[in-house]
Amino acid sequence: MANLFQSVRGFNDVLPADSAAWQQLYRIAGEVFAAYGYGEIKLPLLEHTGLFKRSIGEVTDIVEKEMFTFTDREGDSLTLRPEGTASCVRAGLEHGLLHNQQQRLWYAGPMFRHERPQAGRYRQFHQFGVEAYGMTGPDIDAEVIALSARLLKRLGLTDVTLELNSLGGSEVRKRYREALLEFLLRHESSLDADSQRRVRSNPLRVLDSKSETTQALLADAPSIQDAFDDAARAHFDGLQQALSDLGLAYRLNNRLVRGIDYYTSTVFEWTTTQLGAQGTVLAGGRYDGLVEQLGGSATPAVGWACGIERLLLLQKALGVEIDSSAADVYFCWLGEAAQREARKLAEQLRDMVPGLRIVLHADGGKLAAQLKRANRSGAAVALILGDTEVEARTVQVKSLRADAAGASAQQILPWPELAALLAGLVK
RNA sequence: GUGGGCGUAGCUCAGUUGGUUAGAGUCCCAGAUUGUGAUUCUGGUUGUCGGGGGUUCGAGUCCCCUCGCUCACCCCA
Repeated sequence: MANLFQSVRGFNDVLPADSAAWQQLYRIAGEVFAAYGYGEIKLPLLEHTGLFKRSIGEVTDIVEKEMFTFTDREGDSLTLRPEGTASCVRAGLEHGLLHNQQQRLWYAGPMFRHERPQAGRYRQFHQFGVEAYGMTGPDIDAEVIALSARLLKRLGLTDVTLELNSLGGSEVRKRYREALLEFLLRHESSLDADSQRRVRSNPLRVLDSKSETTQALLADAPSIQDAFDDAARAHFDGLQQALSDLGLAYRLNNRLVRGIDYYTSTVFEWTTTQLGAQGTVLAGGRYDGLVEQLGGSATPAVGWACGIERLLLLQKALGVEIDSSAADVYFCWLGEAAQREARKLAEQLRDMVPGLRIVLHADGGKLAAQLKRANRSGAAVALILGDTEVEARTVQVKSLRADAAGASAQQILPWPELAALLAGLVK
């Protein structure tokens, strides 16, 4: 109990029992990204603090109170990345990937936010993200959303809803913000305490307040659609048309705003009710101003990120089957001579049958104890090699699963025939 | 950062108005079976009762402080 050391709060270990689910998730995600022609970009975990302040927004909660920031030995302020988009844009600019070009990129890895941990929220958590640059039309918005839908579907995640909104573009957003602010200031005293605090710092955030009285008040608030110009309307209509063409159901939610400043037009979220308070599983939108804001030429961009732990939690809640990572074969041996042969045979089998998973028993012990371990290992088959078998150059092949009705539970096989038989166990 | 719940064996938990050496199940180990698992039977190991202090003849139990976990708020993936 009273261990000398514990992991840092909110920083979790993933144990072997869970890592199979992680590996399967990464494999499937990689396949889906490849299916749309997206290339992986590997980004550092640490960036200059200013990058995040400038991109996410000085007055957002992420920047104000959630970043892991420290001063290094040279006096520079560095921050463990709280999200991936800022790094992606920085890298794209640094390596000339964005100027007058189109890019389809994805990334994966840990992100860090100094929040109080709770279900589905950790201080080190992991995200997949997708970013597309240099394309202005709603077709690319539809593409990244279709990609996300395919990913969720491939992962067996059914109980999710796509919510959609548009902030209309940076001009529209700015104009709407002023109209909304004016409305909110008129009713400031009727707002809940959290919303009152947000009115001046980030008025759009008041829209998705959880307070019922605030929501009731907002019924009379100006609607963002009313602030749309022709271009904004055409873009949003085009996106909805594309989603309908693909048969992707969505729910319009004009209260949907994202907490990060750089979103300008399309915003969307996949949500679930299965995960307690953390209902957002994947979210993103269009951020046409960010590249320029970080020093590049004006470049349209759209992307999303998903929380890997939340996907895994949802898989678990929905009872999604995970591939077994158990061994196929457990190799038992009795005596020193047999151990030496078993060691060589196991290596030969690994050469001859790629993908075969063999556990070679270690540390001796009686056969009953070895078979007990074999059974617990999850292996389908136990191999048994003793002096008798070494002499005859054979091995006992014992089935550990009763499901194959009629199949002989145990047989004796000459060494040369072993590989062919065990090849049948590889999935 | 704010609030609620919870910390007893590797795991899941019981532990009476404070009372002697802190328990069960499971897991693990050994034997029954000196070369056959998963079933059965027998035996065995496992504890700074989260940590520190206090009250008391006596504290797992009461009080104070503290740490951790967890859920929710805030916020977000």
